[in-house]
Amino acid sequence: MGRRHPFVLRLNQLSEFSDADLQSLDDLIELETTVKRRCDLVVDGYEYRKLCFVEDGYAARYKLLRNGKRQVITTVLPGDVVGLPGSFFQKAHYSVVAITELRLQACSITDFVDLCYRRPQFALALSWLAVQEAVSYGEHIVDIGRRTPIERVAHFLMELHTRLSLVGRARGLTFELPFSQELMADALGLSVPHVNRMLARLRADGLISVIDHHVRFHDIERLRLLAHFQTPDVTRIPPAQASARTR
Amino acid sequence: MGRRHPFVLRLNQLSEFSDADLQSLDDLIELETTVKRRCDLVVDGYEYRKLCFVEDGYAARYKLLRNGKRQVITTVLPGDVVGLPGSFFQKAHYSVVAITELRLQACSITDFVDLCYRRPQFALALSWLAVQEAVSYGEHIVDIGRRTPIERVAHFLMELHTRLSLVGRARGLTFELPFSQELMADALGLSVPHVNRMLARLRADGLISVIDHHVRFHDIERLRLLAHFQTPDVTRIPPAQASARTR
DNA sequence: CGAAATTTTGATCACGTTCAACTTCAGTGG
DNA sequence: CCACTGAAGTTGAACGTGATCAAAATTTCG
Repeated sequence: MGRRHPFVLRLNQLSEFSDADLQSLDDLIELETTVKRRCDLVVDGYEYRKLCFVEDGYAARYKLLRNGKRQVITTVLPGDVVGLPGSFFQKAHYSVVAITELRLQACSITDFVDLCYRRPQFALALSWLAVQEAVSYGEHIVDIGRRTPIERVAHFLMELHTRLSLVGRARGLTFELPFSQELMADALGLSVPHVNRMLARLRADGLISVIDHHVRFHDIERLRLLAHFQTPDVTRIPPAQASARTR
Repeated sequence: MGRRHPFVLRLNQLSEFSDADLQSLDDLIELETTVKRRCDLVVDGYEYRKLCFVEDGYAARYKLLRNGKRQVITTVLPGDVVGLPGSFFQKAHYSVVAITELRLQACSITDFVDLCYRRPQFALALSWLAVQEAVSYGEHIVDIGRRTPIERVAHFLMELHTRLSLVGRARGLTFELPFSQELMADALGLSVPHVNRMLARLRADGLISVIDHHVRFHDIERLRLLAHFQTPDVTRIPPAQASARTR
C-alpha cells in the first residue's frame, strides 16, 4: 500500500501518519487479492475476522430478508474497509458482494487491534472511519425515510460523486457508475421501474447524462438543491497532547 | 460515574477497564447536568465538541428537512453517547432532543481523544461503540427500506427492549416507552395514523400490551418472527498483545 | 381547571408497486 | 458469422397501500 492507496489517502485526511506508521500497517497485510464480480466477500450469518482495504473496484453491503427482498445498506468504494462493521460481531450482519472486479489488501482484525494498542492513532482513525460510516448510514435513513424518489436518486448520485472525489476517482463532474438499476432500487427502497423513471427524469430535466455507465452532472447546484445534499466535513483527529496542559 | 453507570456497563461489556482507567475517565468530566424534556442538546449545523454519557432518560437524534419533515435517525438511551457522531464533524449533522428529562456527564472531545492516546483501550472502545451505532443505523435502513409497516413497528419495539436490557433498564419483558406516536412515525417513515393502526394491531393480535407508557411483550417469539429481529452480538475487544507472538 | 398535546377513528385519493411485455445489449457456442 | 441466451433497461396499465386531511376523544400538564 503506497501513499497513493485510496485507504492511505483517507487516513491522511484524518491525521498525520509517518512512513513508519504506514510500514507497520503494511506489515499486517496477509493477503493481496482480486475478487471477481458477483462474488460475496462477506456472508451474513458467518463469522468474519478480517479487514480488507479496497484499492480498486465497487462493492455493495446488503441484507437479504426472509421474504426475498434485499436492502443495500451502503456502497463500498475504493478506500473503504470491508469487515467494518462485520468483524466486530460474532457473526456478520450483512453480506458484501463485489459489483466490479475488486482489488484489496486484507489483514486479520486481531492484528489490527494489536497495532491499535501500539499506535493509538490507528485506533482513533478506526473510530473516525466508523463514525463516518455511521453518518453515511444516517444520511441513507433520511433518504429512504423522508425524501421523495427523485430526491433519493439525486442524493445517491451526489454521495457517490463526493466519496469518489475524496479518493481521486472522479473526473470533475463525471464518475463511473457500474451499478445496475436493480441494485439502486434495492439501495433506495424503490422498485426497478421507478428508479428507471426517476433517472429518465433527471436526464430529461438536463441535470445529468449517462453514457456507458458514466454519469456526468450538468447542473450540480440544482442537483444539490433537489437532493438536499450536504457535503460531509469530517474534522481531523486532534493530535496527541493537544489538550494536555489544559487539564 | 460509578460501576453502575450504564455507560460503564457498556464499556465493561467490551473490555477490561481497571479502576484507574475509569478514574481517568471520570477526571475528564467537566459537567454533570440534567436536561429538561423537549430541550435540544445538539443542533444541526452548529459546532459541537463534547461527549455526553447518558446516565438516565431518553432522547432522539433527528434531522429536519427543508420541507418541514423530520426523520428520527435513532433513539438515545441510557449508556449512549450524545456527541457521537456530532463531535466528529465541523458542524453537527443531526440534532438531539431530550424526550424525557435527561441526566448526563459531559467531557470535551479533545480531552477524550487525549485519553485515547494515553490509554488506547478507550480509543478501541470508541471504535466499537461507533460500529455499534453504525450497525444500529443499518438495521434502521433495512427497517424503513424493505419492511412492512407492521414489521417496522415490531422491530422498533424489540430493538428498544434489547438495548434497554443491556443496561439493566428493562424488567423482563416490560420496558418504558415514553415516545409519542409522532416520534415513532418520524423514526419509521410512516404517518402518525398508520403507526397508531399498527400498534392497535399488535395489541389486537395479543403480541403486546401498553399500559401507562410501558410496553409488555406477550409473545416474544412471534414478535421476533414478525420483525425479523436478530439480536446483536458484539464481540469483546481482543486484549492487548493477544496476537503479538503470532506476527 | 383549562389549554395543549396526543391518541384514535374515518374517508378519500395519489403515488409507487406490481406485473407484463418488449427492447437492447453482451457474451457464448454452434 | 449469426443464432441463442440471459441480464439489464424501458415502457405501460391496473391495483392497493399508506398518506393526507379532518375531526373527535382522551390524556397530560401548566
